[in-house]
Amino acid sequence: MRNTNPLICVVGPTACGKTTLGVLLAKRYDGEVVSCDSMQLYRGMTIGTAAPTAAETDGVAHHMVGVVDPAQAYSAARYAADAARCVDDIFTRGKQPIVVGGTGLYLDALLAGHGFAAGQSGGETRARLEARLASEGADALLDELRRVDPERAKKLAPNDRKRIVRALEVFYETGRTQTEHDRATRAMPPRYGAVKLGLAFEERDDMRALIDRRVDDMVAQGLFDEVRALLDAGVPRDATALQAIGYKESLAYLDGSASREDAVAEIKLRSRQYAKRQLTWLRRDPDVHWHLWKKTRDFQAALSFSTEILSQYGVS
RNA sequence: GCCUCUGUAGCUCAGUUGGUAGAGCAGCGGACUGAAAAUCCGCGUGUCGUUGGUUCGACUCCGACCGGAGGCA
Repeated sequence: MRNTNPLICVVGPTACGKTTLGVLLAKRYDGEVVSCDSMQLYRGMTIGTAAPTAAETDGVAHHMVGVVDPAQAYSAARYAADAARCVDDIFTRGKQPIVVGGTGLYLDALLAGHGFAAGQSGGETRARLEARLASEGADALLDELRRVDPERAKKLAPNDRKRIVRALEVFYETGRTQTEHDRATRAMPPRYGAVKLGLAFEERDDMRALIDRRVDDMVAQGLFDEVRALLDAGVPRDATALQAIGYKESLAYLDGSASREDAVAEIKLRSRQYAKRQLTWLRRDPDVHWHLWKKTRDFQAALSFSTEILSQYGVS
Protein backbone atom coordinates (compact mmCIF):
# COMPACT_ATOMS: atom_id res chain seq x y z
CA MET A 1 0.00 0.00 0.00
CA ARG A 2 1.54 3.21 -1.14
CA ASN A 3 0.59 6.78 -1.34
CA THR A 4 1.67 8.40 -4.55
CA ASN A 5 3.23 11.29 -2.73
CA PRO A 6 6.97 11.21 -2.26
CA LEU A 7 8.46 11.46 1.19
CA ILE A 8 9.47 14.93 2.18
CA CYS A 9 12.97 14.80 3.62
CA VAL A 10 14.74 17.55 5.53
CA VAL A 11 18.48 17.04 5.71
CA GLY A 12 21.55 19.04 6.67
CA PRO A 13 24.33 19.24 9.19
CA THR A 14 23.68 19.55 12.89
CA ALA A 15 22.24 22.80 14.23
CA CYS A 16 20.96 24.02 10.89
CA GLY A 17 17.28 24.10 11.73
CA LYS A 18 15.98 20.79 10.43
CA THR A 19 13.65 20.29 13.39
CA THR A 20 12.00 23.66 13.00
CA LEU A 21 11.53 23.38 9.27
CA GLY A 22 10.19 19.85 9.71
CA VAL A 23 7.46 21.08 12.02
CA LEU A 24 6.54 23.94 9.70
CA LEU A 25 6.27 21.52 6.79
CA ALA A 26 4.20 19.10 8.83
CA LYS A 27 1.71 21.84 9.55
CA ARG A 28 1.66 23.01 5.99
CA TYR A 29 1.16 19.54 4.48
CA ASP A 30 -0.81 17.79 7.22
CA GLY A 31 2.16 15.66 8.01
CA GLU A 32 3.92 13.77 10.77
CA VAL A 33 7.62 13.75 11.36
CA VAL A 34 9.78 10.65 11.22
CA SER A 35 13.13 11.43 12.79
CA CYS A 36 16.22 10.11 11.05
CA ASP A 37 18.82 10.51 13.74
CA SER A 38 20.92 7.66 15.07
CA MET A 39 21.16 9.14 18.56
CA GLN A 40 17.79 10.81 19.12
CA LEU A 41 16.47 7.28 18.90
CA TYR A 42 17.66 6.53 22.38
CA ARG A 43 15.52 7.18 25.42
CA GLY A 44 16.74 9.70 27.95
CA MET A 45 19.06 11.54 25.59
CA THR A 46 17.05 14.62 24.82
CA ILE A 47 19.37 17.45 25.82
CA GLY A 48 22.59 16.25 24.23
CA THR A 49 20.99 15.14 20.99
CA ALA A 50 18.84 18.27 20.74
CA ALA A 51 15.80 16.04 20.42
CA PRO A 52 12.70 18.10 19.68
CA THR A 53 11.01 19.41 22.79
CA ALA A 54 7.26 19.63 23.29
CA ALA A 55 7.48 23.34 22.60
CA GLU A 56 9.30 22.67 19.36
CA THR A 57 7.04 19.92 18.06
CA ASP A 58 4.08 22.18 18.81
CA GLY A 59 1.59 19.35 18.55
CA VAL A 60 3.08 17.71 15.46
CA ALA A 61 3.51 13.97 15.89
CA HIS A 62 7.13 12.80 15.93
CA HIS A 63 8.23 9.22 15.44
CA MET A 64 11.52 7.40 16.00
CA VAL A 65 12.60 9.64 18.84
CA GLY A 66 13.34 8.18 22.27
CA VAL A 67 12.19 4.71 21.31
CA VAL A 68 15.28 2.62 22.02
CA ASP A 69 16.84 1.53 25.31
CA PRO A 70 20.21 3.31 25.42
CA ALA A 71 21.85 0.23 26.86
CA GLN A 72 21.08 -1.63 23.66
CA ALA A 73 22.73 -1.54 20.29
CA TYR A 74 20.73 -0.38 17.33
CA SER A 75 21.61 -0.36 13.66
CA ALA A 76 20.93 1.15 10.30
CA ALA A 77 19.11 -2.01 9.26
CA ARG A 78 16.76 -1.89 12.21
CA TYR A 79 16.16 1.78 11.61
CA ALA A 80 15.25 1.20 7.99
CA ALA A 81 12.69 -1.41 9.01
CA ASP A 82 11.25 0.50 11.96
CA ALA A 83 11.07 3.83 10.16
CA ALA A 84 9.50 2.24 7.08
CA ARG A 85 6.74 0.94 9.33
CA CYS A 86 6.16 4.47 10.62
CA VAL A 87 6.13 5.91 7.12
CA ASP A 88 3.68 3.32 5.83
CA ASP A 89 1.42 3.85 8.81
CA ILE A 90 1.39 7.60 8.24
CA PHE A 91 0.50 7.11 4.58
CA THR A 92 -2.23 4.68 5.56
CA ARG A 93 -3.77 7.33 7.75
CA GLY A 94 -3.74 9.68 4.81
CA LYS A 95 -1.04 11.91 6.13
CA GLN A 96 2.26 13.14 4.74
CA PRO A 97 5.44 11.62 6.18
CA ILE A 98 8.25 14.10 6.70
CA VAL A 99 11.62 12.54 7.36
CA VAL A 100 13.87 14.85 9.34
CA GLY A 101 17.41 14.14 10.32
CA GLY A 102 21.11 14.14 9.78
CA THR A 103 22.11 10.51 9.73
CA GLY A 104 22.87 9.95 6.08
CA LEU A 105 23.25 6.20 6.12
CA TYR A 106 19.93 5.76 7.89
CA LEU A 107 18.13 7.97 5.40
CA ASP A 108 19.60 6.15 2.43
CA ALA A 109 18.71 2.80 3.95
CA LEU A 110 15.15 3.91 4.59
CA LEU A 111 14.60 5.31 1.12
CA ALA A 112 16.29 2.44 -0.71
CA GLY A 113 14.56 -0.20 1.37
CA HIS A 114 16.73 -2.96 0.00
CA GLY A 115 17.90 -4.35 3.30
CA PHE A 116 21.45 -5.13 4.31
CA ALA A 117 23.37 -8.34 3.92
CA ALA A 118 23.18 -10.69 6.88
CA GLY A 119 25.47 -10.40 9.85
CA GLN A 120 25.47 -7.83 12.59
CA SER A 121 27.30 -6.24 15.42
CA GLY A 122 27.28 -8.64 18.34
CA GLY A 123 26.67 -11.59 16.03
CA GLU A 124 28.65 -14.81 16.13
CA THR A 125 30.50 -14.31 12.85
CA ARG A 126 31.35 -10.76 13.76
CA ALA A 127 32.66 -11.80 17.16
CA ARG A 128 34.80 -14.47 15.59
CA LEU A 129 36.26 -12.06 13.06
CA GLU A 130 36.92 -9.44 15.69
CA ALA A 131 38.77 -11.99 17.77
CA ARG A 132 40.87 -12.85 14.75
CA LEU A 133 41.44 -9.19 14.08
CA ALA A 134 42.89 -8.88 17.57
CA SER A 135 45.12 -11.91 17.29
CA GLU A 136 46.13 -11.95 13.62
CA GLY A 137 45.96 -8.26 12.80
CA ALA A 138 44.14 -6.29 10.14
CA ASP A 139 46.64 -7.06 7.40
CA ALA A 140 45.93 -10.78 7.62
CA LEU A 141 42.19 -10.18 7.35
CA LEU A 142 42.64 -7.79 4.47
CA ASP A 143 44.73 -10.43 2.68
CA GLU A 144 41.93 -12.88 3.23
CA LEU A 145 39.42 -10.39 1.88
CA ARG A 146 41.61 -9.91 -1.18
CA ARG A 147 41.15 -13.59 -1.91
CA VAL A 148 37.37 -13.72 -1.48
CA ASP A 149 36.35 -10.23 -2.60
CA PRO A 150 39.24 -8.47 -4.29
CA GLU A 151 37.07 -5.65 -5.54
CA ARG A 152 35.95 -4.75 -2.06
CA ALA A 153 39.44 -5.20 -0.64
CA LYS A 154 40.80 -2.75 -3.15
CA LYS A 155 38.55 -0.02 -1.82
CA LEU A 156 39.56 -0.47 1.81
CA ALA A 157 42.57 0.95 3.59
CA PRO A 158 44.48 -1.44 5.88
CA ASN A 159 43.28 0.57 8.86
CA ASP A 160 39.64 0.41 7.93
CA ARG A 161 39.09 -2.44 10.34
CA LYS A 162 35.36 -2.09 10.71
CA ARG A 163 34.77 -2.44 6.99
CA ILE A 164 37.29 -5.22 6.49
CA VAL A 165 35.56 -7.23 9.19
CA ARG A 166 32.14 -6.46 7.80
CA ALA A 167 33.11 -7.46 4.26
CA LEU A 168 34.38 -10.81 5.47
CA GLU A 169 31.33 -11.20 7.63
CA VAL A 170 29.03 -10.71 4.67
CA PHE A 171 30.92 -13.36 2.76
CA TYR A 172 30.93 -15.95 5.54
CA GLU A 173 27.33 -15.27 6.47
CA THR A 174 25.83 -15.32 3.00
CA GLY A 175 28.32 -17.05 0.73
CA ARG A 176 28.20 -14.00 -1.51
CA THR A 177 30.63 -11.15 -1.53
CA GLN A 178 29.75 -7.70 -0.36
CA THR A 179 30.56 -6.48 -3.84
CA GLU A 180 27.90 -8.75 -5.29
CA HIS A 181 25.41 -7.78 -2.64
CA ASP A 182 26.02 -4.08 -3.16
CA ARG A 183 25.76 -4.36 -6.89
CA ALA A 184 22.45 -6.18 -6.63
CA THR A 185 20.91 -3.78 -4.14
CA ARG A 186 22.08 -0.73 -6.02
CA ALA A 187 20.21 -1.98 -9.06
CA MET A 188 16.94 -2.20 -7.18
CA PRO A 189 14.45 0.65 -7.46
CA PRO A 190 14.09 2.68 -4.26
CA ARG A 191 11.27 1.84 -1.91
CA TYR A 192 10.15 5.45 -1.62
CA GLY A 193 10.27 8.46 -3.83
CA ALA A 194 11.60 11.45 -1.99
CA VAL A 195 12.08 15.18 -2.24
CA LYS A 196 15.15 16.17 -0.28
CA LEU A 197 15.41 19.64 1.16
CA GLY A 198 18.80 20.61 2.52
CA LEU A 199 19.57 23.29 5.07
CA ALA A 200 23.06 24.65 5.57
CA PHE A 201 24.95 27.86 6.19
CA GLU A 202 26.62 29.67 3.37
CA GLU A 203 29.57 30.52 5.65
CA ARG A 204 31.21 27.85 7.76
CA ASP A 205 31.90 30.36 10.52
CA ASP A 206 28.23 31.11 10.97
CA MET A 207 27.50 27.45 11.43
CA ARG A 208 30.32 27.19 13.89
CA ALA A 209 29.03 30.09 15.96
CA LEU A 210 25.61 28.50 16.15
CA ILE A 211 27.04 25.12 17.12
CA ASP A 212 29.07 26.71 19.89
CA ARG A 213 26.05 28.50 21.21
CA ARG A 214 23.98 25.38 21.11
CA VAL A 215 26.54 23.39 23.05
CA ASP A 216 26.62 26.09 25.73
CA ASP A 217 22.84 25.89 25.89
CA MET A 218 22.94 22.11 26.28
CA VAL A 219 25.33 22.39 29.20
CA ALA A 220 23.15 25.07 30.77
CA GLN A 221 20.13 22.83 30.36
CA GLY A 222 21.81 20.02 32.28
CA LEU A 223 23.71 17.89 29.80
CA PHE A 224 26.06 16.58 32.48
CA ASP A 225 23.14 15.55 34.69
CA GLU A 226 21.57 13.79 31.74
CA VAL A 227 24.72 11.77 31.18
CA ARG A 228 25.03 10.96 34.84
CA ALA A 229 21.44 9.76 34.87
CA LEU A 230 22.19 7.35 32.03
CA LEU A 231 25.12 5.92 33.95
CA ASP A 232 23.02 5.64 37.11
CA ALA A 233 20.40 3.79 35.09
CA GLY A 234 23.04 1.20 34.26
CA VAL A 235 23.88 2.15 30.69
CA PRO A 236 27.36 0.73 30.08
CA ARG A 237 30.01 3.28 29.20
CA ASP A 238 30.84 1.49 25.98
CA ALA A 239 27.22 1.47 24.79
CA THR A 240 26.70 2.90 21.32
CA ALA A 241 24.45 5.55 22.82
CA LEU A 242 27.28 6.91 24.94
CA GLN A 243 29.47 7.31 21.88
CA ALA A 244 27.25 10.20 20.90
CA ILE A 245 28.93 13.57 20.73
CA GLY A 246 28.39 15.40 23.95
CA TYR A 247 28.10 12.18 25.91
CA LYS A 248 31.49 10.57 25.62
CA GLU A 249 33.13 13.93 26.32
CA SER A 250 30.88 14.39 29.33
CA LEU A 251 32.09 11.08 30.71
CA ALA A 252 35.61 12.48 30.83
CA TYR A 253 34.39 15.42 32.87
CA LEU A 254 32.31 13.26 35.21
CA ASP A 255 35.33 11.01 35.71
CA GLY A 256 37.46 13.98 36.60
CA SER A 257 39.85 13.26 33.75
CA ALA A 258 38.92 16.51 32.01
CA SER A 259 37.95 19.92 33.29
CA ARG A 260 34.49 21.19 32.63
CA GLU A 261 35.97 23.81 30.34
CA ASP A 262 37.94 21.28 28.33
CA ALA A 263 34.97 18.94 28.06
CA VAL A 264 32.79 21.71 26.67
CA ALA A 265 35.48 22.78 24.21
CA GLU A 266 35.85 19.18 23.08
CA ILE A 267 32.10 18.83 22.52
CA LYS A 268 32.12 21.95 20.35
CA LEU A 269 35.09 20.69 18.38
CA ARG A 270 33.63 17.24 17.80
CA SER A 271 30.29 18.76 16.85
CA ARG A 272 31.70 20.89 14.08
CA GLN A 273 33.81 18.04 12.79
CA TYR A 274 30.65 16.00 12.68
CA ALA A 275 28.79 18.74 10.84
CA LYS A 276 31.57 18.74 8.25
CA ARG A 277 31.23 14.99 7.74
CA GLN A 278 27.50 15.37 7.32
CA LEU A 279 28.09 17.97 4.65
CA THR A 280 30.52 15.68 2.86
CA TRP A 281 27.91 12.95 2.85
CA LEU A 282 25.13 15.19 1.60
CA ARG A 283 27.09 17.09 -1.02
CA ARG A 284 27.53 14.03 -3.13
CA ASP A 285 23.77 13.57 -3.34
CA PRO A 286 22.61 15.42 -6.45
CA ASP A 287 18.98 15.15 -5.36
CA VAL A 288 19.25 17.55 -2.44
CA HIS A 289 17.71 20.98 -2.96
CA TRP A 290 19.76 23.32 -0.84
CA HIS A 291 18.57 26.36 0.98
CA LEU A 292 21.57 28.24 2.32
CA TRP A 293 21.29 30.52 5.31
CA LYS A 294 23.00 33.86 5.11
CA LYS A 295 24.09 34.71 8.65
CA THR A 296 20.73 34.05 10.27
CA ARG A 297 18.04 31.46 9.82
CA ASP A 298 14.89 32.82 8.24
CA PHE A 299 12.40 30.01 8.48
CA GLN A 300 9.66 31.75 6.56
CA ALA A 301 12.05 32.01 3.63
CA ALA A 302 12.99 28.37 4.03
CA LEU A 303 9.33 27.39 4.11
CA SER A 304 8.45 29.23 0.92
CA PHE A 305 11.55 27.81 -0.72
CA SER A 306 10.38 24.36 0.31
CA THR A 307 6.82 24.75 -0.90
CA GLU A 308 8.14 26.03 -4.20
CA ILE A 309 10.34 22.98 -4.64
CA LEU A 310 7.63 20.62 -3.47
CA SER A 311 5.10 22.03 -5.88
CA GLN A 312 7.49 21.17 -8.69
CA TYR A 313 7.16 17.58 -7.57
CA GLY A 314 3.42 17.81 -7.42
CA VAL A 315 3.22 17.91 -3.67
CA SER A 316 0.54 20.21 -2.43
C1' G B 1 70.32 46.27 36.37
C1' C B 2 72.86 41.43 35.63
C1' C B 3 72.54 36.09 34.45
C1' U B 4 70.10 31.78 32.27
C1' C B 5 66.45 29.77 29.13
C1' U B 6 63.20 30.96 25.14
C1' G B 7 60.83 33.22 20.40
C1' U B 8 60.05 27.86 13.82
C1' A B 9 52.71 26.32 10.16
C1' G B 10 46.32 28.68 13.49
C1' C B 11 48.14 25.80 18.47
C1' U B 12 51.97 22.53 21.05
C1' C B 13 56.67 21.56 19.67
C1' A B 14 61.09 18.65 16.49
C1' G B 15 65.11 20.34 13.60
C1' U B 16 71.13 15.85 14.12
C1' U B 17 78.49 18.43 13.30
C1' G B 18 75.82 25.60 8.94
C1' G B 19 73.49 23.44 2.56
C1' U B 20 66.54 27.95 2.97
C1' A B 21 62.31 22.99 7.55
C1' G B 22 58.86 18.61 9.78
C1' A B 23 55.45 15.97 13.41
C1' G B 24 50.90 15.90 16.40
C1' C B 25 46.51 18.63 16.93
C1' A B 26 43.39 22.17 14.44
C1' G B 27 41.70 23.32 9.51
C1' C B 28 40.30 21.80 4.41
C1' G B 29 38.80 17.89 0.96
C1' G B 30 37.11 12.82 0.32
C1' A B 31 35.00 7.93 1.46
C1' C B 32 30.96 5.54 3.72
C1' U B 33 25.38 -0.65 2.13
C1' G B 34 23.54 -4.12 9.79
C1' A B 35 28.35 0.20 15.67
C1' A B 36 27.41 5.78 11.20
C1' A B 37 27.08 11.69 16.44
C1' A B 38 30.78 5.63 14.37
C1' U B 39 34.97 4.46 11.25
C1' C B 40 38.61 5.34 7.57
C1' C B 41 41.67 8.03 3.64
C1' G B 42 44.21 12.38 1.48
C1' C B 43 46.29 17.55 1.81
C1' G B 44 51.91 21.00 5.42
C1' U B 45 55.57 27.78 1.71
C1' G B 46 55.78 29.00 6.85
C1' U B 47 59.09 37.07 6.29
C1' C B 48 62.22 29.92 10.97
C1' G B 49 60.93 37.45 16.44
C1' U B 50 63.54 41.99 14.02
C1' U B 51 68.07 43.78 12.30
C1' G B 52 73.31 43.88 11.32
C1' G B 53 77.57 40.61 10.66
C1' U B 54 80.75 35.96 9.65
C1' U B 55 80.32 32.50 5.44
C1' C B 56 80.14 30.43 -1.37
C1' G B 57 75.77 29.48 1.74
C1' A B 58 72.49 30.55 8.35
C1' C B 59 66.56 28.37 11.30
C1' U B 60 71.37 26.54 12.62
C1' C B 61 77.50 30.73 14.45
C1' C B 62 78.40 36.11 16.49
C1' G B 63 76.35 41.25 17.90
C1' A B 64 72.38 44.54 18.85
C1' C B 65 67.33 45.30 19.52
C1' C B 66 62.14 43.73 20.59
C1' G B 67 58.79 40.03 23.17
C1' G B 68 58.09 35.84 26.77
C1' A B 69 59.68 32.57 31.26
C1' G B 70 62.77 31.88 35.37
C1' G B 71 66.87 33.22 38.64
C1' C B 72 70.28 36.73 41.19
C1' A B 73 70.64 41.42 43.03
